[in-house]
Amino acid sequence: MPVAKPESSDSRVIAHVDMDCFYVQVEQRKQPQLRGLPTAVVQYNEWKGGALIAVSYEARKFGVKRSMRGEEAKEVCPQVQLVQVPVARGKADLSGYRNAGSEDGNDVKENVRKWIHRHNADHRDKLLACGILIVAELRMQVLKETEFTCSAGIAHNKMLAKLASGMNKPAQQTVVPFSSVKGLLDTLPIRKMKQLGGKLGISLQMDMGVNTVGDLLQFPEEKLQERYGINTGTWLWNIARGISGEEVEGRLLPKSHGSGKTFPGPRALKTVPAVQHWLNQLCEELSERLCSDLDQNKRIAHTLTLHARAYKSSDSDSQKKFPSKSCPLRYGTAKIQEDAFNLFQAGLREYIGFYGGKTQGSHCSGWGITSLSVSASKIVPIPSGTCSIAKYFQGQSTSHFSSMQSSDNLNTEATLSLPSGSECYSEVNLSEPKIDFPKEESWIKDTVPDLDLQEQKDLSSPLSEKTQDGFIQEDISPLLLSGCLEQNRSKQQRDLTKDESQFKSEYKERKGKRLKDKGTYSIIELFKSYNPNPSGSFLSHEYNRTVGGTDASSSSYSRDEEEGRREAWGYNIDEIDPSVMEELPTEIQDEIKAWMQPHKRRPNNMVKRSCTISHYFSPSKKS
DNA sequence: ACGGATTCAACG
DNA sequence: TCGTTGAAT
Repeated sequence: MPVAKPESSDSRVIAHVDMDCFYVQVEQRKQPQLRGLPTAVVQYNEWKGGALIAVSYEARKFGVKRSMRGEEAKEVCPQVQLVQVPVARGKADLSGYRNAGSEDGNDVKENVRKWIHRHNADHRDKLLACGILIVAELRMQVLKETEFTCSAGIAHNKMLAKLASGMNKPAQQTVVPFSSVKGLLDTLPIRKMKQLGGKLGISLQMDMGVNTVGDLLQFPEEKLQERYGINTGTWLWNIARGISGEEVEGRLLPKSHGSGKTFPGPRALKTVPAVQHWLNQLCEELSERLCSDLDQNKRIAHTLTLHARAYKSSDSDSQKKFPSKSCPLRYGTAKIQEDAFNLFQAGLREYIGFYGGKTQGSHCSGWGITSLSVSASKIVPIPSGTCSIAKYFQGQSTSHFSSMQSSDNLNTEATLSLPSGSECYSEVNLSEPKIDFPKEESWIKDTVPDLDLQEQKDLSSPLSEKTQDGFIQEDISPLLLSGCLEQNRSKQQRDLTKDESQFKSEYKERKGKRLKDKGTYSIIELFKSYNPNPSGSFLSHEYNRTVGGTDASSSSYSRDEEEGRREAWGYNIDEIDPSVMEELPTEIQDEIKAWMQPHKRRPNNMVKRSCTISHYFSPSKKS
C-alpha cells in the first residue's frame, strides 16, 4: 500500500493550459457555421493567398500546416475555409484575438486563484490528481464562459506540464506522474523540448549525436557545461532527468506592446517619406494600445524602441544589421511618431555608415527597409495616488529629442490583454490562503476533453474494466484524463456533433490512439490505486450521476445545468467528513484548516468548490 | 519573396 | 542600460 516513495524534491503540481488553435476558435465563435469544418486563419491574401497563422485540427488532418500559403492550403485541402485577419492601417490587425484572449481576464483569474486555494493529498500522485480535477473543472468553466476549448498538461514542473499539454490535443488534458517521467523522456525527440526547438537542439543532434532526451543521459554534467556553458550545460543535464526548477510567474498582463510590419522583397521601403508613413501607422496603433493599457490597467510604458531590417543593395557588408534604437517614451500619438522617426533616422545614419550618402543620384537610395516595428516596454503601474493622469504626464520630462508639443490623443479603448499567445500558466500557493503565490505552488493547466457518450460509460463503469482494457499496466507513460463529462462540451459543440456515426468513429480513433500509448489511466483508476477504500468511491458516484443526467438530456445545460454542475462538483464545506481529514498528511490538514477558518461562513460557491477536492479523497462517500 | 507579427528571455 | 540574438507561437 505505501507506495515506495521515490525521492524527487519537486512536489509542486504544475498545470499548463493551452488554447487550441486559438485564432481559429475566435473566428469560429464569430461564425459558428465554421465549427467542425477545416478552417484556417490567414493574414493578407494578395500574395499566394496569404500566410496561415492558425489551423484547425480538422484542417490539420488534410496536411494543412501553419506557415503554408493560402493557395497551398487549398491544394491539399480544397474545402478549407480561409478566414482573413482584418487589416487596419494597411497592416494585419490582431486586436480581435488579443481582446478575445483577455476577455474575462479578471473573472477567470479570480476564479482560478480561488479554486486553487485549497489543497489536499498525501502523495505525489494524489497531488497531481488534485490538479487533474481542478484543471478539468477549470477547462469546463473556460468552455462555458468563452466557448473556447483548450488542452492541458499537469505535472510536477513547468517543463513537463508544457510538454504534456501538447500531447493530446485538442480538448484533452494529460498528466505526467513522477513514475512516468523517465519513460516519457527516454524516446522523446530532443527538438520537442521547449528551448530545444532551435539552434541549440540542432547542435545537440549534429555535434553530440543526441536525438532523444534520453540520449542526453550519457553525458556527464561537466561535459555539457564545457560544451554549452555553465548555465545551459547544467540546464541540459537536469532536463534530461525531468528536473526543472523554473518557477511559475503569476503575471496576467503583457510586459510590452509592439506593432510591426514586414515589407518583403519588392515591397521594401526605399525612401524616407515612405518609412515615415509606415512608422506613423505603426505608432498610431501602438499609441492606441498604450492608451488602452493606461486606461484599463493604470500603467505606463517608459521606453520606446524601434527595430528595423534593411538591406543595402549596392556595395559591401550587406551583412550589416540595422541597429535598434530606443528612447524615453512620451505619450501622445504625434510624440511617439516623432520620436520613432528620430530613432529611425539615427539608426539609418549608423546603418549607412559614412559614405552612405547619395551615391545613386535621386532614384535609388541604396538601401531598403524590409521590416519595421515599434514597441513599448518597461511598463509600470501608475503611482496609486495619482489623481489626475493629465497632470501626471505634464510632469513628465520631455524626451531628449527636440520635439514639438502636439495634440495628445489619449484615447480610451479597452485592450486588456493576457500575456502573449493562447496559453496560460497559473500558479498557486497552497500554503498561503491569500492572493500571492509563493513557494509551494500548483501549476494548473487546462483543456476540455472531448468525449462521447460511450466514453462516458467507460467512465462510469467499474474501475476494473478500464484496467482490463490493458492500457494502464505500465507506469511509464503519461496519464490521460480519459474521463470528463459531457458537460465539457458546449452547446454549440453538441449541436455540431449531431452526426452520431461520425461521433463514434472519432471515438474509436481516439481509443485506438490511446491504446498505442504505453499506458493511460483513467482518473478513477488513479484515485483507486491510492485510496484505501476503493469501493463505492465518491468519484464514481459522482460520475455516474452526472453522466446519467447529461446522457438523457444531452441538450445544452443552459438553465439549471448550473445547478447540475454544482451538484456534481460542489459540496458544502460542512459536509466534509472528518475522517477524510484524518487521512491526510498533517501539513495538508493544517493547510485546509487554515484555509477553512477565515472563510467558514462565506456562502460563496467558491467555498463549495474548494471543498470538492477534499471529497475526492474521502474513503467513503456519504450520500 | 523569409510564414508575419508579436512577445519574451538570455546574453554581451 | 542598451542592444542583439534566439526562441516560441
